[in-house]
Amino acid sequence: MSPSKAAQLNPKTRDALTAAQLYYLQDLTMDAIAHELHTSRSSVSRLLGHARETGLVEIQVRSPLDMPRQLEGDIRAQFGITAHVVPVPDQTSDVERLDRVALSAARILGGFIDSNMSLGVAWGSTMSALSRHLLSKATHNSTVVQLNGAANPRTTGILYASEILQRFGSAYGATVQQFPVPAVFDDPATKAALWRERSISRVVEMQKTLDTIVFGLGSPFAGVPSHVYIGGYLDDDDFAQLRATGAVGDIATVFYREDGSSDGIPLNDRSSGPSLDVLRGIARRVCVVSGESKLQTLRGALAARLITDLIVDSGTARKLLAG
Amino acid sequence: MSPSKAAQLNPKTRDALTAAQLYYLQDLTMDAIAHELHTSRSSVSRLLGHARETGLVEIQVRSPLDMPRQLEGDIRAQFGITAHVVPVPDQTSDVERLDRVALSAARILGGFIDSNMSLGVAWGSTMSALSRHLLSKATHNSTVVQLNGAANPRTTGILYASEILQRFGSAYGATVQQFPVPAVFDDPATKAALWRERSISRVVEMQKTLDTIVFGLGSPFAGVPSHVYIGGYLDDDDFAQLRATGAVGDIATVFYREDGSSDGIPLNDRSSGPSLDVLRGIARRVCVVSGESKLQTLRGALAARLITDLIVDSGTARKLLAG
DNA sequence: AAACCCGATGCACAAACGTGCAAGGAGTCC
DNA sequence: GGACTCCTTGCACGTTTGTGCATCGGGTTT
Repeated sequence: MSPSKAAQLNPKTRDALTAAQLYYLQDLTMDAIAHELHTSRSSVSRLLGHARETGLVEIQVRSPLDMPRQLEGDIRAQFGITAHVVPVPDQTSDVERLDRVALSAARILGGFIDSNMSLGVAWGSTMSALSRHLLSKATHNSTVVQLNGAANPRTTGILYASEILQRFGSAYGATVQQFPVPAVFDDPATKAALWRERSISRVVEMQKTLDTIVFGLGSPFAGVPSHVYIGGYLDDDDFAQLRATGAVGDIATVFYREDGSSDGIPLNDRSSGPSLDVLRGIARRVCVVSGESKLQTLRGALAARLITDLIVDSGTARKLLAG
Repeated sequence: MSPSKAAQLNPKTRDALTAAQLYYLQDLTMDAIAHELHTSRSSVSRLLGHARETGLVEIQVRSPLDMPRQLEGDIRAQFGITAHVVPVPDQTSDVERLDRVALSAARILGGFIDSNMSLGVAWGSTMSALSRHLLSKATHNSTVVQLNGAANPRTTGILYASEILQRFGSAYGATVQQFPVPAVFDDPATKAALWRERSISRVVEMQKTLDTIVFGLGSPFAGVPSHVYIGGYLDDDDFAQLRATGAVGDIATVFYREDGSSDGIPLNDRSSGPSLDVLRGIARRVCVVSGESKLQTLRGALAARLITDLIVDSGTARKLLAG
């Protein structure tokens, strides 16, 4: 009877789609939808949750064209980048602030991802939080690539970093490219040798042709130390050296100063992350920052032109502009 | 202190925007938002309603790319047009069905509208329902043009038609172009004379260069008669004549047969609506149909290639394909 | 076949939400 | 100044929604 083959799709997805139509586009109550779908209201509630999580429903909040958002416009004017300011009340705890920024970042990131795309991701507490909030979005032929190694003298770090990577991969239906090397090498010669290994150099080459990267900022000397600095990745000598050379932060374990320079920071020769020049060659560089302790670090990254899209909480955004 | 002039925007809109961000993007409860905005929860509820109505929040339901919606794909395959099928259970009353289709149509239409655009709108029960559900969307320099007159021997029809027009105008911030003429002239010569008046010919010319039009279908002989046919627009002779010439429906009081032809239907010479050739010259022609009583009428409009985008309830869509 | 696991379901309850209503301004007219 | 309208606010109530829990059924392991 039907002009084409019967629906061959997952019935759960089909129901979720119908429910979403009825709920979001026709304003029916879940009760009414339950009746139409011959199920219970609670199932409809779960169905809708499923629809939201899997990206069947997309909710956008857009400021009217005639009133660009204040802080975001100011940041564009001053730094020449696109900003997404996440409103968070000032007295919020650091933990909650990070979580709320990460939640928004995850949504925004979904808009940047598409088929045939390669995405580089760093790791750290910001990326970990972000990865937990990703909304799935079906893509074809896309790849998620780890930016820097996660092994340190204590652990291989593979579990931690790969958990983040995997979440990205499954959210976007992308293949995942791990990078099983130490975060920071003891001996730069070892790094050079390893970089000649085909299995490793393949990933290094992929990193150079990424379409988009996402990262948080590491701030070694800020009040709240980043994951990198309490995980045993660096020893006391390393810290002393960083301080002596004036480093204020890192992206994927590659360090820079507040003025944006990074020459003559010896640690970078031992780092597994892509050089800042490589990063600057990537078209879209999404930076997620939460909390004023990262302010100095953020200034450095901006001075180094390492960021094209910034996602930041409102308090930090204000301080950034005020300073 | 602030790097740019303080926010000069409507505080209500600003709050609505913030609330929408917090609610839809950060999943806070209204209570929490009320606390952050220093207002009551009920105000936040209203604020969010305002945000949805004014298009600050946009909710899309998109089927995953790998499973295009069944009926819509079938309709495209068979008729070469874009369809939006609105799921409605079969036993729904005609009134509710119309309302639900109109609600969805209003949302979909919002996606078609943009600045610098001219939109032609018909009138009738479908358009009336549609107009009541429009979501506002700010545009510049756009115009809404009435497609056909609404006066009849009993009333000037201005109130009825202009109410619809006004709703479109205020939803999109567009200027409204009325068309104060009878729906159907008694004497074609009067129409010809009036068409030479500059005030009228201006509108007639505008109709020829529209970017988009929206209309329902009139079905004179269907079980449920359309607004046009019970409002005193046509007399018994007119009906007899329509039946004799094989007309099955009209768009903006211009009639056509089931095979799509419209030559030799005398009533069309007296009608105030744009000729079907004019309609076919318009890039996007959005048709809203609800209920199986319009099936035959819909077939005619499709045969006449009068539709580029069809918004239709699921039952009618199925019947359309089955027939 | 029994034991087990896992996801889906509906129930019941608490939490979250929409809205009629009356009260409280702000502005306007007399 | 008083009386009026019009808009906004918070409250209170009934409705709608999220979710822990117990249950159930299909599939897999032992």
